[in-house]
Amino acid sequence: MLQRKLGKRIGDLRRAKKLTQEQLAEAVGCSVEFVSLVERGINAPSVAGLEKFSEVLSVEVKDLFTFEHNKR
Amino acid sequence: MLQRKLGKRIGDLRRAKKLTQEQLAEAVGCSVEFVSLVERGINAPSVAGLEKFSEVLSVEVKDLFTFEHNKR
DNA sequence: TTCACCACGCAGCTAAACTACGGGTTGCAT
DNA sequence: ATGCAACCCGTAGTTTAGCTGCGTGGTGAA
Repeated sequence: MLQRKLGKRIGDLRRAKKLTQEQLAEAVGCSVEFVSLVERGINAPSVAGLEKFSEVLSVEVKDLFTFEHNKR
Repeated sequence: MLQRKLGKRIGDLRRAKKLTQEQLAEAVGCSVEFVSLVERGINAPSVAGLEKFSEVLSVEVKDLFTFEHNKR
């Protein structure tokens, strides 16, 4: 549930930055497959990973857990 | 670095709630030793764990990553 | 002193973070 | 219509680190 939202959030931030999953993966230092798993909410990055993602996406870690309420 | 801040934050929230490490551990469903490791910044909880900690401490997950700037 | 609370090292288990390969779908160009 | 880029998704595998248990020892308060 939380993972799902987190993944969606990361995907949104990535698209906002006009990055492809492959580019994000390279910048973060992980595999493309893992980025896919994370964005789909199947896996969640470790705390160390969250830090890297936040850096690449130019946001604070807490912003990765900040969701807009009930869009749509 | 991030782990350290996270641990300090969790410790602060726990003390603010007048809880002992043992009580927090039981409420969260983990060992006392792990709570100690987390608060000292040696380990970080998984995302699922972060969720449990936040529930017990009555804050949002993002608040676990919200730090006050340069106290002291 | 005693007792509650916590730091800390060490050793171990296991879940999940993370990778690699391969096929399949969508969409958008040309 | 096809060619390609970007992504989904399953399967299977490796390795990290999340998490536990035990034991010791230190500190401060009653």
